Amino acid sequence: MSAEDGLKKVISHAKEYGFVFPSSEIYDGLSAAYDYGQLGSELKNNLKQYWWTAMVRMNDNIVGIDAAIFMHPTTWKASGHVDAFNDPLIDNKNSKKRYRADVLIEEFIGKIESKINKDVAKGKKRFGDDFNEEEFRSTNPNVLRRQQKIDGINAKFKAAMDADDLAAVKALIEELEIACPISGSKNWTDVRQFNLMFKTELGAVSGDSGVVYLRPETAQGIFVNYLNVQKSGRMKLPFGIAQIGKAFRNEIIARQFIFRMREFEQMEMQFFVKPGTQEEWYNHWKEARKSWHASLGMGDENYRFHDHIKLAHYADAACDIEFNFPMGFKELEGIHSRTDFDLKSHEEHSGKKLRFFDPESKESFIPYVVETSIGLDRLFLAVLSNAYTEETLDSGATRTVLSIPPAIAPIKAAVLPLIKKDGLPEKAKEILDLLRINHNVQYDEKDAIGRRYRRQDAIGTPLCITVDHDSLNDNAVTVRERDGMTQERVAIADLASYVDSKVGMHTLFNK
RNA sequence: GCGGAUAUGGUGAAGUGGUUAUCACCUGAGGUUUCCAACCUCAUGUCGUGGGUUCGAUUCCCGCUAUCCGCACCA
Repeated sequence: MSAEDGLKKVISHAKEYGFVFPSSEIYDGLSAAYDYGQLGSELKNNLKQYWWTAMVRMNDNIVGIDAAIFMHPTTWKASGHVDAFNDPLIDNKNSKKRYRADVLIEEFIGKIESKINKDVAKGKKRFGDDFNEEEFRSTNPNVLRRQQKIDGINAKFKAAMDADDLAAVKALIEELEIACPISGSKNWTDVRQFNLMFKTELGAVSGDSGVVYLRPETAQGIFVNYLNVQKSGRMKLPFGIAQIGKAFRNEIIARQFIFRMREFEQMEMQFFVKPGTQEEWYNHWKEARKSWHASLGMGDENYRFHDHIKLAHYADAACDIEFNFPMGFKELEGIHSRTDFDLKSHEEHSGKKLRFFDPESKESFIPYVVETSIGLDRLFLAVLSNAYTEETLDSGATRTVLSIPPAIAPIKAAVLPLIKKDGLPEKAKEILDLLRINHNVQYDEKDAIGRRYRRQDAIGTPLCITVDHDSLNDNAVTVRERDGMTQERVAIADLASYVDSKVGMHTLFNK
């Protein structure tokens, strides 16, 4: 199966069986937005539960929170998001290069300024010690003409930016005949404002004072609650705060199914440590996260670990865990040593002390942070695309099966009466009630048994429990396993614990 | 965002400037049934959207929307 076909098939399959639908499809969809269907939401919930269990429940010193998506606007000044992503951008159609419009204009001004400086240098050379630079600048006609031009450009640019008039910015670039340094052409696209963050308004009445952003990362919800959690939970360093939640980024281009969406869900954990120990903890979490992924059994060869050479402004070490998606190896999870950048910045902006007092050394300091951040939607896509298999059986027949790790499969078991009479459906429904307390199970009596097996294969159900005529006498059923299609006779009395031993979440922790 | 391509039932495909648009799988109802997509009967459901050309457009042209591929973007 080629890579392209692979993703296409996964997308079709996901839609056909109720995992993922294009968002608001009856209105032609919305670009790069997708909805999780009846099976998709089950799978997604299971992934969340496995992550939360592994991070929060299995670690004494990690607790979870659920912070609001709306946050005080100053949060994003402190995090650097406001300044870093608020630029007017323009593309050159020939070279395909993207520039900041303000930078292009500034560079143009810079060229004029360098001409002025050349004139000044010439004057200096000519007049020697008698040269009065100030006088020269205020009287030389060439310099004055150039300075006037600069002032004119600046005034126009400022007026355009203040009025949010991006068309005027483009007009200015065209008027100045600014050319692309690479292609040399003046063939520009329109100027567009690039805002990473979605803006919305708090309060029913619109106005500047009520502008808030949809969070572009969940991490800041953790940082602003650092002190609350530390105090109320009596937490001692090192400790972690975990969170699962939606985040929003106005990506210029979002693509590749659910891999890059403008609305997505993150599972993040920020681990607060004593300064100087961050490297040790960074390595600890790198290993811990690797083995978490390995426990899902999706094949070690499908993972790659990529250390960042070039680091973001806040980090002193970073690595990606990449997965072999149908479109190639792509980032699935990031582990970053974020230093004290975030807490320090919040301390400055809020004026609140965000420190930890160490009773042993009797000193107080801003903790360092090691972050683990995984994209839930990407994890979902990893599981789904890895699970999708088309196989040809010995009989020559084909089947499509989702080999989802059993513990996170949307439906854990199907209960099937071999035929829908002779009291078999009644017996099957008794078994269904027995199992449904602990697991998501499904009943199906329509069509031949083989067809029902295939139907369950297609949605990744690990176990099929078949009730036959013997079951009425011997109180046992046939359990058929998804991947190997092997069968086993199990007493109904043992069934609940049997099923749990095969598909319970705990099975992932024994690996 | 640029360039290229595509858009026909739930899925995958065929087809046409002119009567009621075709097929497979899926789905639903009934029958049959004795462990891997069996069979029979019946049924539901499709030309993305808005314009234009035309006597007539699902088909040709343009815009929009969405998707795919490449490039670019992704602290």
